Amino acid sequence: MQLIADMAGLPKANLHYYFPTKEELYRKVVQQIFEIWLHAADSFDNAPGPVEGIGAYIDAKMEISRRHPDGSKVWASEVMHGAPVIQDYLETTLRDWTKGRADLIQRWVDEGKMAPVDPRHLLYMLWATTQHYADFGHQIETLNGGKPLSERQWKAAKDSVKQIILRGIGAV
Amino acid sequence: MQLIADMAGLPKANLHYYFPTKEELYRKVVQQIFEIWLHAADSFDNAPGPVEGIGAYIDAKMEISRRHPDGSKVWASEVMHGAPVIQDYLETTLRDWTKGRADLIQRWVDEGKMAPVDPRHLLYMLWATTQHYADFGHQIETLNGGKPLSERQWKAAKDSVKQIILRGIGAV
DNA sequence: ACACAACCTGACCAACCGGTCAACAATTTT
DNA sequence: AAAATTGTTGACCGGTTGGTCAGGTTGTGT
Repeated sequence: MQLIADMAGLPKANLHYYFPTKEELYRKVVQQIFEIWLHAADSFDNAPGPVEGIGAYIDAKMEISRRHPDGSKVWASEVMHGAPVIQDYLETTLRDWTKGRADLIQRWVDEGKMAPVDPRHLLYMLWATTQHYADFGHQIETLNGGKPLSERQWKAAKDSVKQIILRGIGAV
Repeated sequence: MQLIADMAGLPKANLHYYFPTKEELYRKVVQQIFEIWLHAADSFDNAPGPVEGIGAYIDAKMEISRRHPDGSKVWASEVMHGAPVIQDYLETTLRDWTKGRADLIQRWVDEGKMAPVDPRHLLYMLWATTQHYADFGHQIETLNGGKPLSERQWKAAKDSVKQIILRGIGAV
């Protein structure tokens, strides 16, 4: 809390005036990240098929990994520790969200727009792959000669992910 | 350290006899995880092509996620924090390892055994997807009605991942 | 039996951390 | 302008944490 206060440029006691406990401050942070996370699915909806829908979703989530790497890490840490402060969100909002998208993907499968894949595992793969570029960004950077991915490399990453997954689900 | 000593059934001072500092104990843990991680690639080598090699690698890494979920989380946490204690491993062992597998994948591409995909991004996708089942196991469990994946569900997960990726790289 | 090393342990300590509080300043309401 | 509410701050506190240390015990080589 002292460090956060220092970086925010105010005394620690004043920080505690706005956020009585560290946990409340942390909860706000996680909630904000969750919002960004959910909004990435806007591009998912109203898509005519998997190529547009999932393609746009990958783009959106890759962009989040790029722009909010720390947010992604906080989210990952929270879930890895068993979601002690946002378990309720997982059981309500996330569960509903997931069910909705899984149903949509299943519809695409039924309509023959893609191969018959398990929608849940496809979603997990989308989350895993896109968030990996944020959560394991340091490892990727190290394997990239110690340099962050360039504009061109980010595009190549996006294209690779889209290419493999869209072909993998038989959508292209 | 007190908690670790309690769970190990010995006084804290005795724990400090074997591991002078907490960081040294932690380093040993991370190193051990890294070993397991690397050995998963044994199945990768000596494979005639991507279907066998990458298929076996996915199986091996999914099995690690299942059997050592906490190890996977520790590794993820370490990398997410910028690899403060195993940066040297990333720059030596991991870098060499990655280069070797990327070359192998590139060879398969050149031999026409799979579609031309960027080997690096394929590796990242393999890591991300398989480790996701450990690191985000709590989230998956919550979305599975609060129950851990059953034997059958783990098999379905493995099959889904292999199906999508192997088809995604044009190997099947 | 003796010496020496390796191993074990309870008690203790300095540093750190989240949080509190009384006093004070600024702003808004009446 | 007075009163009340909101915002700001330095100093302080109890609990926890990683780590130490003197003294004791066990094992080993001679």
